[in-house]
This record gives sequence, structure tokens and C-alpha cells, in this order.
Amino acid sequence: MPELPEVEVVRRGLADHVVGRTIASARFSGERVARRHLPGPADLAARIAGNRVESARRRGKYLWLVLRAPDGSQQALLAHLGMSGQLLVEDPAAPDEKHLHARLVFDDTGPELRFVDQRTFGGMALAELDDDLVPETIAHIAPDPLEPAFDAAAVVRAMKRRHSAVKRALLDQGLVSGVGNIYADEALWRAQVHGERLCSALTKPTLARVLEHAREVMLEALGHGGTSFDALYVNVNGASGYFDRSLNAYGQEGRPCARCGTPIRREAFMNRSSYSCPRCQPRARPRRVADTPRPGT
DNA sequence: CTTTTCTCCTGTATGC
DNA sequence: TGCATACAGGAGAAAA
Repeated sequence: MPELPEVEVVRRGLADHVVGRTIASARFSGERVARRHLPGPADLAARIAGNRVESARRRGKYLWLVLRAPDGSQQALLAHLGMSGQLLVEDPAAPDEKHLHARLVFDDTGPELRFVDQRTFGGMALAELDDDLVPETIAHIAPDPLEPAFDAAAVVRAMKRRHSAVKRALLDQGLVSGVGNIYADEALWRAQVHGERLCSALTKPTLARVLEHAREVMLEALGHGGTSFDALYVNVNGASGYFDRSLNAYGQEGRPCARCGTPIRREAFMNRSSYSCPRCQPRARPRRVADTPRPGT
């Protein structure tokens, strides 16, 4: 549920509070948090001890710390928050959270970094970095709309070739990353497009408009510190953003559409929920009246 | 190859 | 009050 803006808020917190410090020791508890690190949690902890944090980076919903080992080599400590993951910068004396899965202690005895995750869909792993300082294990994740490498025209061309629902494409991190259920619904509401319309049936300008709205809504949310529905989406200090007050579709079932007043509907989609305006976002493109056969005529 | 479905997890809300 | 069920849903494996 933390999507691009929420993850970026966390990244900035790490840049402020963790970059430049050296990890003295770490502990990963349980098998799930480090499940993508095959040698196991103890090995992961041992491999990052003594490393200095050089930068905090992000692509889409992935977040990583670029680490410099004492021998001069670089590696990445990659993290994904999943649905309920939190990275918190806290006083070492603070009591352990119920779902504390990882703890990084620094050699300056300052605040420690904790990974807390109620549902443990998230996790941490070690990765090799490519020449652009992107972890090799996320090479399949496409650039997100807020990074310079993002090529909107190329994404539009790729979308146009797809025979799947436009919302499914927005959620495909291999096509464009960072967009989750919340911002997909918001972008589609702004673009006045129903999420179940097929990419291949939409015009390139329409696809471009959807994509541009996704970029804009995520940028606005970032300006508000992200979206929060409950205490699960927080920055490194445990505080929530307030973009949820600005949502026009997601979670708004039954409330009047801000454009036309029609009650927002909720529909099942991909075993999830989708929210849209029945009037502004018709399922099929409205055809000219003269071309539309009327039943019974 | 492309596209869809399933699975992982636990706290909260709702219904009987 | 207690218990069962639905829901939140990102990502990757597996299936179609």
C-alpha cells in the first residue's frame, strides 16, 4: 500500500538520518524478512556490519541503501515495504515493536534503523549494483514517472500494444513503476477513463493523459507527505501524510464525484477494489448518438 | 511470448 | 459475547 510518494517520503528520511553513518551491527529476526537473501538472516547481518551508508535511493516502490564495505566495494541493502512495512529511525532505548523484524545499529550510538512489518509482505535483501547504482535484482522494474530515465512516449507505445485493461497496465511495475491501487484509481479518475478499458482500444493521446495524471497525482501526494489511511503508512519518524484528504476516487464509495456529483462506485477488479465515477468514467467510450443502436427501435 | 491467477500475512471491521 | 468471514493488496511464481 505504500506507493511511490510514501516510499519517497521514507527515502528522504533515510537520506536525512542514516546516510553518512556506519553500521556497527544488524539483526534480522525470523525467516520472512530476509527470505530473498538465500544464505539467511544471520549471513545478511554479517555482510552489512562495518559498512558505511553512502546514499538512499529509490525506483518505484523499491528502496535501497548504497553501502560501502571496508574493502572499498559497494553493495545495496534493498528494501520493499510491501503493504505494511515501515522503516523507522528510533532511539535504541525505545521498546521493541510487536512486529519488529530488523534492527540496524550504528557505530555512533545514535538512533537505530528498524524494519517493522505487520503483514511481512515486505522484506530486505542484499544486491549487487549496476553501473547506475540500481540493484541487479530489480532490473525488471521499469523507471518510475518521477525519474529522469522515464520515457513517457515509450511507455505509451508499449501500453498501446497491450491487450489488457489499462488499470492492469498501470499496476504492472515492469511497464511503469511506483503506481499502486490508490494512485491508479486517482489517475484514471482525473483522466476520466474507466480502468477496465483495454489499452489497445484507447488512443495514444488518451494513454499519455492517463500516464501524465499518474505522474501529477503522485507528485501532489508527495507534496502532502504521502497518503495515509491508518497508522501503517508513516515516515521514518512515525508520522503520516495527509493526501488522503485530497483523494477523489479511492475509498470514496457513495460519496459525490467532485466533478459531477454522481456517487462514486466500487467494483471488484483483479480480486481488489476499484473506485470510479460512473458518469465521468464510462466503461466504453461513448459513441455518437446517431451511431448508437437503441434497443426496441 | 503474453496474460491471468494464486499465494504469502495479520489486524480490523462486520455480520450472525 | 463469541466466532466466522471479508478485506486491505504488492510482487513473484505458477498456470493458462
